[in-house]
Amino acid sequence: MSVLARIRAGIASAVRRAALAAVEAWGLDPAASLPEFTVEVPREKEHGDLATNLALLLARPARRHPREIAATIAARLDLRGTWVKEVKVAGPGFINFHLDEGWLDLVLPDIEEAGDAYGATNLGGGKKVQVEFVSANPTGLLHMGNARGAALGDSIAAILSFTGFDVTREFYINDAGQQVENLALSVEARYLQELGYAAPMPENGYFGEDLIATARRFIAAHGAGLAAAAPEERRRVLLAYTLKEKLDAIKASLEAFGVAFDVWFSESTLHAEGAVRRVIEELTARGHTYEKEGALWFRATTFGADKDEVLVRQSGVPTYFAADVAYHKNKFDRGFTRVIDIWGADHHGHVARVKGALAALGYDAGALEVVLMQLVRLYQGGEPVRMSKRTGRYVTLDELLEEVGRDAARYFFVMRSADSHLDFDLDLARRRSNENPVYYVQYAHARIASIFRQLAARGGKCPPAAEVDPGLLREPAERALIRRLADFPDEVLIAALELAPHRIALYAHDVAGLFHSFYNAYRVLGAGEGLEEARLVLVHCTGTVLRNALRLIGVGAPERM
RNA sequence: GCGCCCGUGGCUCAACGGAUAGAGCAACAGACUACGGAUCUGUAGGUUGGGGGUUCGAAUCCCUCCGGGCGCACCA
Repeated sequence: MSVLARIRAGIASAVRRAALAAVEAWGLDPAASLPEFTVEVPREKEHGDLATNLALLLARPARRHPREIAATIAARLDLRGTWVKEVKVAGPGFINFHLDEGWLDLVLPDIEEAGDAYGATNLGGGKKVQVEFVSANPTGLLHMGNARGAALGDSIAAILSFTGFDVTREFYINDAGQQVENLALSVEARYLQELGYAAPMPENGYFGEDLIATARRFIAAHGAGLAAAAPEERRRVLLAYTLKEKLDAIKASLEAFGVAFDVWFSESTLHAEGAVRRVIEELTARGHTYEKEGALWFRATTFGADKDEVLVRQSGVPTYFAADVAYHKNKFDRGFTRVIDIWGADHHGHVARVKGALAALGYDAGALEVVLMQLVRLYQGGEPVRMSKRTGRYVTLDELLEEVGRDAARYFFVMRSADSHLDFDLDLARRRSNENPVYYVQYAHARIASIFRQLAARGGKCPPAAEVDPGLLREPAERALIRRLADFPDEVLIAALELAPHRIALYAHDVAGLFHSFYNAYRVLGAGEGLEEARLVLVHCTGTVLRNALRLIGVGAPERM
């Protein structure tokens, strides 16, 4: 537990004891009338270091004025060993706690001891959680929506892992269904065309140049023998080759983006193993399907969805939805007790129906959490960049990485909450200036590294925290920085609870700002006997926290820029 | 028409139902002959889209209206 968390827990239990005694004295049932209360950092510094709202919450059940309740509780508090030096009842009935600033002395040793693990907690208790994200169709390259999903999903996975969950990152490969058949027909046509046959492209085919190149590569590697093969066999071989190429390209892009998956799950295996058929049968056996106009429907409306959904088409072919239900059932059957999907907001209509199907199958639909992310708008030169799949012209992840680099891209995708539309300003992301928040954070880290380079050049090294006097760090800028460093474990917890990586990005920016202020106001090297050492420890710990934060959002912490 | 998300200073966005709504950018005025000026200090800028409600307390929850985005396929 972090220093701040320990202090808060100590205060909370003191408050609880005092409140129970007070409630009992008023003749109320303590077990029933003590509400959930918070002990948290107030926004205003004048309101102390921590504050509790318990008296406000107790006003109604106790039928007393909140300030009177607060005063009663405050008078009964036993705060020995909690660092509290002053308690005040304030405002409508908050109880504010002012801490002896000596508590700050505990923070840096805590950070130093934990190192790379500073900020880590065991919220998850080893619970198996799966995060499925990107899952782009293997029919093309990754676009901006996929990229945001990749950045978001990877960060969520990292944060959950850091907070004690056993995380599996998974990519669902949509290698079945109509679009894949279209892909097969398209590449077959390109293949035959390359060999001089008059082969027409399918109506809804993939007309991009990439398939022509794929066909050429296939011919170069495997020759023209398939022209004489049975069409089904020809398409099967060409499709396998094409899918592998596409997937390899996707993997390469993601790797360049710093995203790695543990599991690549193929949709086609669900069909091949009969899992899709079985799940349809089970839904039917449980009485949740009906036939209409030759198709088999799942009665999703029973489970709160706004409409029912087709499982098996009139043609007898199961839908993507049917496969998706089988896939999600498979996730739980593999032992995940918590499943998180990162989807584009354009799929929101799907959420209630998949959850409904899981409920229909007897699973806890609440164990599936869907993070919907709003769409990305690219801006360049102040104008939105048009993205169109129809014309095949859209900005790919590879192009983005080439334009702005991995760190800026990862930071930009993650710095806004998922449910906010993301305006991605290409010019800004590329700019190496104060307008760009990525460099602001990274610059702080590079400055820290620079201090230690100079220290090393003169033969010095950073002393352990235990050997310096932390009480020397009492300038306002120093206190503010230490105070914020102490917040990191809390910030990570909030980010984990809310599946909100943007909290980490904003936190890192905040820490960088406090560091820059400190750096400009005070010398580190040459600060004087004792003080230099203490500040070195502070700077070192700041570097640790920045690195840990940046690691959670997949952004590098450079030694030099 | 129905559903989901959003609406907060000029711009882009924060804010577990908490006290006086915060940052960054842009604007304006300034800064160390020393550790990296991709930095710092300060000033100005707001009836949180409008209205109603719940609450001791609402940017946050509910209703309604307005505006924007995205869905509403036997596509995925």
